[in-house]
Amino acid sequence: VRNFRDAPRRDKRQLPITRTTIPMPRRYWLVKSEPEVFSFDDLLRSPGQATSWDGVRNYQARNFMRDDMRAGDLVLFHHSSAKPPGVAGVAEVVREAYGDPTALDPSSPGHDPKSTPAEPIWVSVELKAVERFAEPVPLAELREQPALAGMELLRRGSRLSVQPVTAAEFKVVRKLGARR
DNA sequence: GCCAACGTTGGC
DNA sequence: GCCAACGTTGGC
Repeated sequence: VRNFRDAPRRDKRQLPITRTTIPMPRRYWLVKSEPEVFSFDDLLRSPGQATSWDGVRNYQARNFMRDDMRAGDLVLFHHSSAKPPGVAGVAEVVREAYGDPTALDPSSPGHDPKSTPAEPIWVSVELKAVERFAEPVPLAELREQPALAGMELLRRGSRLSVQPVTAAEFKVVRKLGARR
């Protein structure tokens, strides 16, 4: 048991509180989009090659975007329900979570009356294109990579539309994409 | 088009 | 709080 009475007096002024910025390592993500709806080339054609990543209506995916995505994070852009499905390129988070405009817009099919500007239920981030793969890396090819055995995307029945990717997984996928 | 794997909804 | 029914996702 500590004896506080006999503990040496400390002058708090000798313990300055310094403001420090702890550099956080960049994180990696994967987002899904049906290219018929919005493809990587659509992203390249967008103003500033960036877009509001809206329409996410799953709480787990929302939480990743709202709580963990940071500006500078890199994102694998996956084409789902494509022929074949595969990763089409890399994007970067350029704006952190804000209220999903489509959830707040009464005229949008994504409108959610429970979401308000003050307390948005759903969030968007802004994504900017970084690298287009000459050809998407097919899902089947990803499945052949032992290094990707644990990847969320490859899990049976994986439906999460925003998911974390490890640095190692990201590196492997990017290398496969760069080779094309 | 099929269907597995979820997530959500709503009755009780 | 349980759980069956239903809707959606998304690979194949």
